[in-house]
Amino acid sequence: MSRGTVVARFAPSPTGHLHVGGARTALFNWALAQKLGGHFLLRIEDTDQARNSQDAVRGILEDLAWLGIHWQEGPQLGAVGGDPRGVGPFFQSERLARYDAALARLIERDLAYPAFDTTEELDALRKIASAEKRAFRYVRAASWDRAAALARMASEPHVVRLRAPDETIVVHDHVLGDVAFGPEQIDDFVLRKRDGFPTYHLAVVIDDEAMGVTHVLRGPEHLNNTPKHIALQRALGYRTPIYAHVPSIQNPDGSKMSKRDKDKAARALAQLAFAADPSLRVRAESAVAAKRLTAWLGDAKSQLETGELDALERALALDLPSVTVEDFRHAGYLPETLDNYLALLGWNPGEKLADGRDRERFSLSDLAEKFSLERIGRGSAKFDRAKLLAFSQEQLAALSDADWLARWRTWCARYAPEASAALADPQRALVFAASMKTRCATLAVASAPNGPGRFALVADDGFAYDEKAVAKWLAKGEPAGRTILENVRGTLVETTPFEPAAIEAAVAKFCEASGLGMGKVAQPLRVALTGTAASPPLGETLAVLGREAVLARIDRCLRETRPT
RNA sequence: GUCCCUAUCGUCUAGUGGCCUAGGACAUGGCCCUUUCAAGGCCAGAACACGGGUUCGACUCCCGUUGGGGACGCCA
Repeated sequence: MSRGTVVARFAPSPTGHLHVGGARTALFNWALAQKLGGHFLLRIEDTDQARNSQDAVRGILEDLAWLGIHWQEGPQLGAVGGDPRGVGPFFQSERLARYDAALARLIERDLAYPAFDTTEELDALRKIASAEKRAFRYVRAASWDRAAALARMASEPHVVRLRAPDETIVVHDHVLGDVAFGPEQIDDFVLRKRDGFPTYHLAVVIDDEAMGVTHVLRGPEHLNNTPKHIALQRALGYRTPIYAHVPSIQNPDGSKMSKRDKDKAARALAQLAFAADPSLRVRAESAVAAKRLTAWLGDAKSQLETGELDALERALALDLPSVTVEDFRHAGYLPETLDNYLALLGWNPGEKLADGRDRERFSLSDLAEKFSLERIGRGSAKFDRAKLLAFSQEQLAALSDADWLARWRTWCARYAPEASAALADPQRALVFAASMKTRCATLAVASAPNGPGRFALVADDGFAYDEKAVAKWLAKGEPAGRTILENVRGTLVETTPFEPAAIEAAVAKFCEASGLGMGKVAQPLRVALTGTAASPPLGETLAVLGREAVLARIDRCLRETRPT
């Protein structure tokens, strides 16, 4: 690597799908690297053996790739990733020897040392500290015997701790400015766990150095860790990268937005469901083992595994809040829409459009061009679903019909293959796209049970007639809607081509000839074709269905809604 | 409890001492358009947390209060 090359990184721990806060951090790091002409590196922090999961790794990689956040260095996923500078591997669990080597150097110089306290002993100390209303701080006893401790290392379980420096450490944060931490705020923290794995602090410092990371952009929960990392860097003789801590993303109620929210909501909804209908419990147990389920319901602090939660969500048809990238993908957002919205949470380009509005819409490449640390805000931001939805609505509507259709089919392939299959005819599908574009805030809406496109995706006898609509538009009036339907049917038999404009014109002509207002004809048709009085413009509604289905549905309607 | 960060409309934000009787967007309400549902257009209401300083002059700088968030793990 040439000197001065910028390397920014995203370093998630594999504990489930990427959540939106992590996605934003990744996005910012990616944008910073692109802006500075550097590399964006992805590293997997899998040093917690208890929570490690291969599925989660794959999920995170796919989430990032879907968002268009491609890493030049990191685990391989298709064409993304690789190790051009030879700084890998990118899984910390495969780098243990490096951590141990660094630790050996530290111990040799008495900058780090083994400690043999049990969890119980430490808990007791913490309890005392808390009773005395002071912060707990681990420091090595003055009477500590180095030779004895080193001798015990070989045979006894132990952790390795850093000897914290007795000095104030100033973090030069590029978002927050200088933040000073006194010596009382850094204790002899653990570097290597009892199981031989490094702690986050050790692994992150060593890897950032080894991988030449120059910029560290991360969540605010790490600000307090930064002086520890700087202390470690000094002990090891490393440089200190540029730090910037971005504000958190919160729920509308002000709490921190996290994966836990989904778990909490699921527990509340499941309890409600079981109370209302105890038999649902059996369904739930098909998704989550009975024992696990009971334990989870009884302990508000426990969490289900990602797979279990997904299974439970499906089994009980729970409506859980979207917090992960996968949730939003499932909900039918475009990746560029999520990117755009996320980028605006805590950052903005500070540009005005010609008409005086703030510039709020930009692509990934715009972001790469405009991103800067200076324009990251300092206050936390609440995640506003309504605004995201508005972005989605607008960006979907701006697509060409063909693009919309392609995006929709792609979405369907993953989440609703039957919907796409129901509209195989390319011409009719294009009409569908044209009329759904302005009616669906996300791609998932089009095929949703009560969605505006549902009528075009079900069989001719696959929908019910809304009673009120039938009463208002078919039974009443002079002439009655039924009669009008019978009459307009003839016009439709002959209309060619069976396309929106021609249909629209033919129906208009029919109205004129019959001396009827457009509404008098259009509404009965809508009820007959869709079961309800609301649908896209008449020409589009009929063209999407095709002549055959239109005639079949009119006949079915006449038959089934006959007055008794 | 201790430490750290933070504070402009309901929400995201513009604002870097005079351009601010504070601008934009989303949401909300109203009107227009209209064969339904949308989309679109126009209009309206809506904020500098509070108290002290500094200054000729504070949304902007300083201090404090209050509110919010985070950390205090052999999690990351």
